[in-house]
Amino acid sequence: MLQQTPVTRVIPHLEAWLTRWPTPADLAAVPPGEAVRAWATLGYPRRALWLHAAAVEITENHGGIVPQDVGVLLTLTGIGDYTARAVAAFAYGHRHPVVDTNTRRVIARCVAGQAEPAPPSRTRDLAAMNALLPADVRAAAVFNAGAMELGALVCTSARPRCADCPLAALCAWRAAGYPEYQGQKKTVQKKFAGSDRQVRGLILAELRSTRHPVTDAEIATLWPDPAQLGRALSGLLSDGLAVRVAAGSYSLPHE
DNA sequence: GAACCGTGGTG
DNA sequence: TCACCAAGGTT
Repeated sequence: MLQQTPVTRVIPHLEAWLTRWPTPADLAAVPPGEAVRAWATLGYPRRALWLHAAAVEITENHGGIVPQDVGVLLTLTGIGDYTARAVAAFAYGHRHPVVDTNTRRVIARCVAGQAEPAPPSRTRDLAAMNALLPADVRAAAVFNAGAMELGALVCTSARPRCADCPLAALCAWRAAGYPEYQGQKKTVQKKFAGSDRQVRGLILAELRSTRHPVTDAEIATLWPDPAQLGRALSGLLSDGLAVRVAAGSYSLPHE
């Protein structure tokens, strides 16, 4: 849920989710469409599908227990390098560098003296964090969490609160006089309004809103451009977020 | 490596 | 008003 999504927006959904499905087996026992429905408007609904798939994998292949090993976690659907390490470090207390967008920014500023991190690079980012990580297992877990928390609450992307920062005295960016970012530009995020993403979201919201099949005629009312509707619908079908239940009618995945 | 994938808060 | 961005992952 936290992938590319602010913590404050996740928390209520997480609590409701864990009340309904306390264990991987509980989630694995319901159709994937139920996960997509409960995901509501958290965004990136493929994550709901992937989380359900991971719950099935954990239930069938790992005795219903979330794996501890980073290499095993990486085999689960929707678990990438960040999430695998975060689970191993935060849930199980293992010593691994955990690097998210907040940590990257803290290292860029405090250590490298730059206003923004370079675009993410698994090798570089892990090496940089590894060089900072305490040797002690529990201290390493605290350090991972502390770096993320500092980036999320103090060393923020816009308007960092340097006056409140416990690392201000040793911050290389501050010492250098807050130079502007010189490095590679990050790829600009496309506009959402009018995009295929928005149309996908409209169709999926319609599918979530009812337990009856949604027809082509109903879908046609959601957006004026038929070509965009077609692209969005076929994308949802190929992603498994929607299934065709009869000619010209669709629902959330139910198997 | 780059495009793609949602939604909402913020300044 | 709108660009920016948020505990990334997959193809």
